[in-house]
This record gives sequence, C-alpha cells and structure tokens, in this order.
Amino acid sequence: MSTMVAKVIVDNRSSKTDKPYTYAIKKDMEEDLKQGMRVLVPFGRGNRYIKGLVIKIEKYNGNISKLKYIKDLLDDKPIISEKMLELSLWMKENYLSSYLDSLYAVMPPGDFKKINTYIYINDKQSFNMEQISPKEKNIISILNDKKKVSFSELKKEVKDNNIRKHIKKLEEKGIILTSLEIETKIHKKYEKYITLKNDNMKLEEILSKIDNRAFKQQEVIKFLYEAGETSLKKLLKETNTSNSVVKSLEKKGEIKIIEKEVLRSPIPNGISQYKKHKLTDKQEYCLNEILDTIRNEEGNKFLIHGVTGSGKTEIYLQLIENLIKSGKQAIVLVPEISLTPQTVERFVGRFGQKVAVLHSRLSYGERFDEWRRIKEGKVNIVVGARSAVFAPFNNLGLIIIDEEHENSYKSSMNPKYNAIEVAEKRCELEGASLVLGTATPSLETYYRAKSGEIKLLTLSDRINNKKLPTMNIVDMREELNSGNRSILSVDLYDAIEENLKNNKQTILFLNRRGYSTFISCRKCGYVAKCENCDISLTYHFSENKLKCHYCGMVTSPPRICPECGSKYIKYFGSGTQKIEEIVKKLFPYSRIARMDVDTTSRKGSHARILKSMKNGDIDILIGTQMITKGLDFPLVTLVGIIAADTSLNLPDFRSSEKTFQLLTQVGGRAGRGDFEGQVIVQTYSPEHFSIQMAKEHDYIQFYNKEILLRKEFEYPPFMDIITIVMYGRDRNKVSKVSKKIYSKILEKLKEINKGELAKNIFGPNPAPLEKLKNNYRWQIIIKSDKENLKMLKNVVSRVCIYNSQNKEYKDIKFSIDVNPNSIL
DNA sequence: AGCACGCCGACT
DNA sequence: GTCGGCGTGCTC
Repeated sequence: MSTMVAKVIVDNRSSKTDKPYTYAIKKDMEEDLKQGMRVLVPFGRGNRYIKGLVIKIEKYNGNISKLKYIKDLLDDKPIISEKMLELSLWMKENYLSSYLDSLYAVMPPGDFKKINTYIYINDKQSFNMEQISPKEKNIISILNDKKKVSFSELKKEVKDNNIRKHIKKLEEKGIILTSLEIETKIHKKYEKYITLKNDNMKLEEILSKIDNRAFKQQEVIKFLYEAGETSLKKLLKETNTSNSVVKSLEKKGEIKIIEKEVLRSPIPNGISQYKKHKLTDKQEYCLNEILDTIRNEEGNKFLIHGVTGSGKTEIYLQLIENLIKSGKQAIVLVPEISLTPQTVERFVGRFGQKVAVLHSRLSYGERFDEWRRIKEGKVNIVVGARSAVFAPFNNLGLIIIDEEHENSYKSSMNPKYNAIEVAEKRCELEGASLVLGTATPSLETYYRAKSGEIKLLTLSDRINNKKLPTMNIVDMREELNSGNRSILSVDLYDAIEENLKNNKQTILFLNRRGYSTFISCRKCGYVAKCENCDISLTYHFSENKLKCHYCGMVTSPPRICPECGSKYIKYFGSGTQKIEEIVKKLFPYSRIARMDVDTTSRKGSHARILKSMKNGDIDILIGTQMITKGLDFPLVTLVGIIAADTSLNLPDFRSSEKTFQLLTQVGGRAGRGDFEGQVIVQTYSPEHFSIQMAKEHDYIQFYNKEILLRKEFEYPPFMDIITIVMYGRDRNKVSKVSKKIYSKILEKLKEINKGELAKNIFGPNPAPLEKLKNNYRWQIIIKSDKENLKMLKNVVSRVCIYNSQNKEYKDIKFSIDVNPNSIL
C-alpha cells in the first residue's frame, strides 16, 4: 500500500541541502496539508526543527519507516498558490538558481518567521543537586532567574560550544523542559489618534477648565474642537506643539488617545483624478486590436512599438479599465527609475484605491502591507518595478510591461530572472495576456515580434501630430579643432541661451555623476584607484572626496602624488557636478537643478525636483540616467546630450543598442508640449550607425543593421548566453579554479558526445572589471543555440552548483547568469 | 549552514 | 573520568 508523503524544501542556506526532502505525513494532518504551506520538520542528526515549504504531495512506494514525520503545520492555508509555486520552480530550472532563492521570490516579503525553542525549568520534578555538573548548574541558575529563555538567548549567555549536550542531559534527567514557539505576529503599525473626551461640551466650557497660562494646551483644544479626531503627528505639526502638551492634557482627562492600526501605504494622499482622454484613431485602433485578438483567442502577446509621446500610457489605462470590468486583475511593470510620482499619479488618479504600488524604496512593513492587500483581493491593479511580476493575484488577466527594453527588468540577484520571460510564463500558466510597450524595443523582443510570435502594433506619430524633436549632431573633434576646449559645444551653448531667452526649459544629460571622473599625476601618470575595485575614483566636489561608484568607498583626495610625491595632481573628465558648475558660471541668472543619485538619496527629494520642474521653477535640469524615462514636461524644448559616446565604447555586445535607446529616450523628453523640440547630441563618433539612426528616428533601420551583427557574431537573439563568474579574494586561486571548472565542463561535454560544443565556450578570462569589492573575478562565457541550452544548463549546474562544496573550490564563489544584461 | 560525533590532549 | 577543541561528514 502506498502512502502520501510531502516534498519539502528546507529553509537552510546551503547548496548541499537545497533539494526536496521527503517527509511522511501523520494521518491527522493529511487532510489539512496542501502544497504551498510551510511546515516544521525535524532535520539532521539532532532532529532540530526547521522551517520548510511543501512543494509537492505525492504517493510514496518506498519504505516509509525510514522517513521522518512532519512535526507541525505553520499555515492554515497555502501562502503561495499552486501556479506561483510552479512559476517558482520554472525559474529554478531556467535561471539555475536554488530552490530557496526561487521560492523566496514568490513568497510574502520577509517570510519564514522566527521559530524559537524555549527552555524552562520543569518545576514538577525534584532533583538531587549532587548529580549535576557545574556547567549544568549554571544553566539551571539562569533558568531560575528568567523562568523561560529562548535557546539563542541561552546560548549567548552561557557561551559554551557544548551547550546542546548539557541541555540534552538536563532534559533526559527531567529537570528542564523545552518547547517550540512560533512567532506568528504580523507586525502591524499603529498610530496614535487624539480626540476630545467631552465632545458634546462647548468650547468655552472646556477652555475654562484649563489654566490661562497654558497657552499651548488651549490651542490644542481649539484645534481638536474644529478638526475632530486627528493623528498625533498631524496635531503636533498643525499646532506647533510638543508631545508634553498632549500628555498633560491627557492627564487632565480632557482628551483621549486612541491607537489605530494604519495600513502602511506608499501611495501619497491627495492625488487628483486623472481624466480619461479621448483616444486618437491610432490609439483606438491599437486598443481594439489587442482586445479583439484576446477575445477571439488569436494570441495573447503584444508589443506596442510607439514613438516617445505617442500616448502608450493612455492605452494601458483603457486596456486595464476594460479588463477589470470582467473581474480580472492587472499588473503593470515600469522601470524602477521611472516609478516616479508622475507615473503613480496616472494610475492612482484613474483607478483610485484599487491600485497597489510596489517598489524598492518601500520599507519592509509597507511592502508586507501591500502584499497582503493584493493577496486578500483588496486591490485589482498593481503598479511596480520588476518584482511586482510576482504580485499574488489569483485571477490575473493582464501584465503590462512599459519601457520593455529597460535593463532593470533583469534581476542581478538570485534568482537572476528576466521579468519579461517570467511574465510570459506567468501569463501562460494563468491564461493572462502580456502587453509590452516601448519606443525602442530590445532586439530580442522585436525579433520575436517580426517572426509573428508576438503581435506587433506600431504607433509612429506623437499624439496631436506633434513633431518628433529634430536631432542635431555635433562632432566634438571639429569643435576641438576650431579651438573650443569647453565641454559645451558652441551650438549647444547658443541653443541654451536662446531657450533661456524664450523662457523654455532645458535638459542636459550626462551619464556620469560626480565632478571629475578620474584624477591623475601629471608627472608619473599615477591614477587614483579604489583599493577594493581597481577602478578609478570619481571626485565629488561638494564633499571634497573621492568616491568609488562600484563599492561606495570614500577617501580624501591626495594633495601630493602618493607615488612620486609631486604636487601636479590634475583632475580629468567631467561628471554632472562639473557640468552644473560650468553651466552656473555661463548662465548665472538661470535656475539650475541637478538630479542624480547624489541629489536624490533622501526620501522625497526626487519628487521635489520633479515638482519644481513641472512648476517651471527650473530652467536647466542636469541629470543622469534618472531623467531619461517617462518624464513628461511640456515646457522642455531643448535636450543636450553632453557625451553620447560613453555607452558606445563599452566592451559589450549591447553597447550599440544601449546607445540608440538612450539617445532616443532622452531626446524624447523634448517637445512634448505645444512647442517643437530640439536635441543636440555631442559626440566623438558622429558617423556611428546607432547615432545616425537615432538622429533619423529610424528604429527599423537601426534594427536591421544591428540584427545582422548579432547574427554574424552569434549573440542574442540567435544564441543564448550563460556566464559563469568565479570570484574570491585570492587572484591565483580564482584563476586556478576557473581553469578547473572550464576543463570539467569540457570533460562533461565529451562524456555525452558533445565535445564539438567546446568552440562555444570562451574563457576562462579575467572579467572586464576584474576586481570589484576586493574580489577578483574571472569568467567563462557559454554561447548556446536553442537545442543545446537545456543540456548546457544541466552541465553548468552539475559542475558549478552540485560540486560547489568541493574543498578545491573553498573561498571561491560562483555567480551564474543566463542571458545577462552585460558581460562586464 | 548547523550540528553531532569522534578523536585527542589537558586537567583534575 | 571530565571538559573543550577541532576536523569530518551528513541532513528525508
């Protein structure tokens, strides 16, 4: 007779234990246990209890007496649905991540709550002190003091490696008892609210009870009389008082303090309604095509290729509106950096309380609350960054991915998933539809659209027939030849001046923050580099510090060269800080703001800059990446791109694509209002096709050229890429291990008669950024066609994951990435 | 990872 | 005999 058993993934951070364990199920538990539930299981020789997640319940034909039993259920219903579980397991296979990492992605944020063993004295048992060793006596005395102590607490106090031995002995003697307690408390947030106690009394009557000198107290009473129940925070702010005033009023019994649970919501208050726009014919056509195709079951994947300003957002909004009418739910993914209040306002403004927002700046509590709202069906639309693709809806109808080409949709942490692929898989599992939108599709997506796998919808005009901005290219080499050594070309300078005269706004884009990008000694050629990363340090003017943009290390700039002692230290290269300074000098009467990581690190500062930009309080906005997406300022008519070559010269196969996208996206910020826009692109390689095609606003031609290169050099979408990065403190060791791994991969391939694939395995070589955060990094790059991908993944996981505990690989870590963003 | 087990040497 | 340190190997 076969019995039912559960496959459990245990919450144990080790690659050795990252596999399903089989546990027997007690009869009385059989009915309640479902996959997706958390359980408590005995694990290891000591049978200590650890948490795990049931991923499968199945028949078992082996000898059940060899199995251990599940100790306890931690949930009354599954915390993740069957489909999300399946999605998670699919990720594990696809991205070569661990079970646990993949599960964590779909589980509620910060899950697997603490489980503690508590130890206390068994006072029903009398015992003879003489039979007890001093160590044991020590434990008993601690327990006598505290009644009940958690194991971890006791361990801290006793500081003894063999504490388990002693506890075990004491337990055997019956002197102590242990129990397990699970902390299930969800941390809810409470806020204090204040009301008047005697709210039916007249104001004068209450005031008369308070001393005339207690001016502040009277003010508080007056405020409460007018406003009624008010949160403590607001009350203190509005009346400009301190907590002591409120406290003394409470003592007198004039006011009541109530604690109310607040659902932390990241959505700001007071968002005004975002009115429905009438669609243009093109938009209408696009919307109907999607709806009809879905309705007729002719397809469920779409790409809206619409130029900047063609009104994609309004199509999304009306799609969602259409869909939620039928009781379905929708997820909208936007890139992290364009998750600005502007974007949020549009969705919240249209759909109100039915929207949840998820992004990385949420606190743990906020995130948990949003997750719960989604799970409990309190909302039906989620707007969020990458990880929102896992929003726990159970009647999902639509996933929209805006700015589909953005590289932030690829996770750099385990599981290293691509949200577009995950969304596709999720749609497949749940019968939902996928809509991708962008002005500059990724090569991969457009290739699939052309092959008919994804339905392509093109919007080639801006709404209201607004013109796309004219793109002027300035050859900085000529500029130099004609004697202009400034970072601003004459054309750009003139254009800014003209724009200021006309009271229009200007955006200047430079993808480098800081002041100087490197500092160097003119005598001996020394360059200041980060000691952890082997990367030149950026000088930040305002703090007078050198910073490493990779690991965050900060030092003071040297006055004399640390190599040769000369005083001739010079600062080279320009970042946004320097541009700001130069522009301030050149246009002293203009209002200038800078937006990059350094000016927006504080909560709310981002929104503040955008607001003053919108209000027209800024003439020139200088910024990095951050200003490229989704911003919609009608008064911006000029965009200056200070250095178009930065991204072009990176040793990466996507550099052309990235450059084209950047120019098109940044340029697209110009001329969105009633005035025509102009873009000035400064470059040292004006003849490069990605710059030329961006100038012509010709994505198709860019695509046609780039796709040929991808085919010729065997890059995606024609080949998949797996990178294995091996890293550690000791350069020799890293090099040695990576060579070993390489030969092991070849060995495995030969074993299965696939030796000829060796030509597609490159390396091991030092990664282009060889040293980061004190780790040396070597990499192996594997290219694979569709047929061999699964097999190659298998080989990689055998060699790198299954054997990673191997003693030879001690101190070396592996990072495996399937189709990474870049191969730096 | 985290833990038990076993071996060894020091100390009583 | 007891205690603590350390290396090894396993976890349904």
